[in-house]
Amino acid sequence: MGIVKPAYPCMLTLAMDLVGGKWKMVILWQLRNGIFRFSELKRVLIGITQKMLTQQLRELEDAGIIIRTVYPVVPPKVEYSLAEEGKKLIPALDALCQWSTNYAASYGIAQSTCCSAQQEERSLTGV
Amino acid sequence: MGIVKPAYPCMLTLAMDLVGGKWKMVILWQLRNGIFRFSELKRVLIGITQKMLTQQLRELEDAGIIIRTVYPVVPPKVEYSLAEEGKKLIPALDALCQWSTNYAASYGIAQSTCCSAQQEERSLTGV
DNA sequence: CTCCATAGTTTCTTTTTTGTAACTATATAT
DNA sequence: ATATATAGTTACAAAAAAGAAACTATGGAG
Repeated sequence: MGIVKPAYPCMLTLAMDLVGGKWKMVILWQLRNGIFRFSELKRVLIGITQKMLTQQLRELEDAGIIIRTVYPVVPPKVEYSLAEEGKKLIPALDALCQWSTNYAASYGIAQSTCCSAQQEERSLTGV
Repeated sequence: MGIVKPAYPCMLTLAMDLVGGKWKMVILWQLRNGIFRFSELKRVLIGITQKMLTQQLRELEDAGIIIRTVYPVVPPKVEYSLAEEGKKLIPALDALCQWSTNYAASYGIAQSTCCSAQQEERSLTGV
């Protein structure tokens, strides 16, 4: 993943190359709530390692799906947000999320919170 | 993949467990066109190996996403089609597909055919 | 009696992805 | 002089996914 090939037989395979894997969609799903710093993402994406987070963020940035803004301060401050391509993807992720939520309900699979369209706001309201 | 866990922090990770990986979505995308035999799927999913195809089909069946119908004849005849959960997923895949098609257009990535909602029909029209 | 077609298995290998842990840089505060 | 916070890197190891190739079963055709 992260490496976009020159051609695809099915556009779904391109989608998987761009946002497949264990973390990318979850990152984007979080970013739909607004702007987040690296450390905030790390805190909220439970279980992700520093290496994975940087790696996935970098690939998403390279693909033009998210925007990375570096502030030249010390200690470092870097903010992440959805680029246009990323925003356009949210409805698809939403559909996927609703499908699996419904699936989980049918099959008695537990979920904790998240996914239900709003998290704890912030960033949106500008805290 | 293929192994559904008892709980998920984000439903998108459940979706990835259910239909992530290199082939599952592509298989489902094909099956949206109707009923296919094993050998037909193998022919149309260019590059997939026999092992991969059976494995992915079996996992999708176990998840209740597709239906596998075995005809007790020789040589064997097995047909695959979307189960209800699979049909419900198609709109999400469609959204994903449109997103990546649009993305590919913006970034000059080539596609061959597929994805554009109809393939060559058949099975639907009942050939 | 041998071959064919279909839908698989099985074993082994390679590749990809993910994870762990330690290390870096630097302005500011103490 | 030393510790602190943030956003990383790097080298290595483990695990998971994918692929290759050969093998299986069986009724009917020739």
